[in-house]
Amino acid sequence: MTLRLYDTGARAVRDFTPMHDDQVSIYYCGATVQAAPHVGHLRPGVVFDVMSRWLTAKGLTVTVCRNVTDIDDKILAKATLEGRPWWAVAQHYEREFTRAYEILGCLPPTVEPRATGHIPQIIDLISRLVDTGVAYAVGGDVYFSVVAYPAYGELSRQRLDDLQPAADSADDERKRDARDFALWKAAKPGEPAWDSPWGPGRPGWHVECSAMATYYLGSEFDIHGGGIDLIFPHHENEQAQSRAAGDRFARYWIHNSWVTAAGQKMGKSLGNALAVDEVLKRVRPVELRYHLAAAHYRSTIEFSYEAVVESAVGFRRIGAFLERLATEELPAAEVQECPAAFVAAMDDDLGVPAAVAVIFDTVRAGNVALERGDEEVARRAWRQVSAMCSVLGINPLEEPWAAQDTGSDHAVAALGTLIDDLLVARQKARDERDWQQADAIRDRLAAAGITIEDRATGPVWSLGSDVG
RNA sequence: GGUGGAGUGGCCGAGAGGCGAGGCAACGGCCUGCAAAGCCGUCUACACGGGUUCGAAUCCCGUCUCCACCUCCA
Repeated sequence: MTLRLYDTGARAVRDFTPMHDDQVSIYYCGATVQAAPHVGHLRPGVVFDVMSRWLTAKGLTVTVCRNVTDIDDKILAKATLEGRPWWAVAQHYEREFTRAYEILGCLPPTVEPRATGHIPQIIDLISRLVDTGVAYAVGGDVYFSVVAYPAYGELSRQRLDDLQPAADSADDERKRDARDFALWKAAKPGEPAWDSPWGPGRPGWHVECSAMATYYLGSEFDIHGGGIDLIFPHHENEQAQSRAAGDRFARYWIHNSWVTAAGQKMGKSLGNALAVDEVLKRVRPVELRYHLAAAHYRSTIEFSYEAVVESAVGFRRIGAFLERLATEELPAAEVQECPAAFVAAMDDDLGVPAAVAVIFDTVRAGNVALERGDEEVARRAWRQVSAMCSVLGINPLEEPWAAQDTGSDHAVAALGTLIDDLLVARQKARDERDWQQADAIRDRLAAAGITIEDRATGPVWSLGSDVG
């Protein structure tokens, strides 16, 4: 294993050594399903999808666990607002997230646990913490005592004394220390509740992840990921809880940066969130995926339509090359099929930008070979480009993109024959050197968004994407 | 106040002491009836001020600007 990854815990790039030679376990924080997904929510999905695809390409068996937080204050608030049960809200948005991940070509996680399905595991973890003395129950709530765990602040490098005093809520009085956080929240009238040794209530956010991660991946596992904004307090708290309870927990902490719009972090509260559905009216899913995946995972992506459209234009260069030679079966997404420079780039903290540069270099080499008529070299380049794209989940010849891109639509297929008829007519005009007539046909097709390319093998039409 | 990140050519965006990432746009050329696509070439940048070094975008010191976390946040 020559992979190196940036570990937030160490604040450095470290050699990645999985617990088991041929297996990797990854947990990363999924969505709190309380609103429709925006572009920023998709980033961790894409980042950790690329990571697991790369590990798989290297021959490891990857287990991915991505949770769904399906009970929390915001979901309850949304339920009141929408006048339907909290579980209807949670399910509704969970489906939207699932759909968005799928559209973006993210392979489904091995397991996708919901918080509400793991109350026993959560209660068990809290009980262990209470027994150990780092957690205490007060009037139906249970809190984690940050001063009782000396290593608190280790992950985020926050010293307790430097924390800004928390400025919230009524339960402050119950806490021994304002910085303590809730493990279990006593049910207020009308709220959903589960029975527990401390009375009816629901779990706090942080314990859910600790309980589910260790339940599925074990007391110690390889990678814990999530957005960089989760380092504090969420991941700090997870680590504190789990280690205080005796679990070794995550060996590597990997955090993706976020997506900004107009220079600021994309978020609903700022009003700059772009819903996935809206963006997909402007570019194809594979193009959005490419745009999100091509940046380094630790870099901020400044999202704008101009930028994503430009990415799309560049990506079509790759897609066009792949389609030009797409006659045989796709090579496997394996390290052996990829150029050494690509492998080196990916092994260096998932250096996708450098890896993409290798794709473009290979595309150029393939095009050159094609021009020279060197079929063998061109084919080799094609296989490499295909494999590299598959590793990044952006191979347009592959599912789910292939189905999205071809004319599976009957109307389109029928229109295709009309277009073919026009092309025959145009060819006839061209043979007769009636350029005026030939160009008139091409112009009419162009006006309908259909582009003609006269290749050596004959004319080819394509639906020009209406980006821009 | 504490913690972390960023400022790169017309634009996007990597890199992180010497060997010009890559893409987009533009311009010139090849090819083409003309286009498109493809190919070749041109455009030599790293916020500012000092310093270290044979050599700095990269290291050190200082300054400015921006973003994020410390409260729910991917």
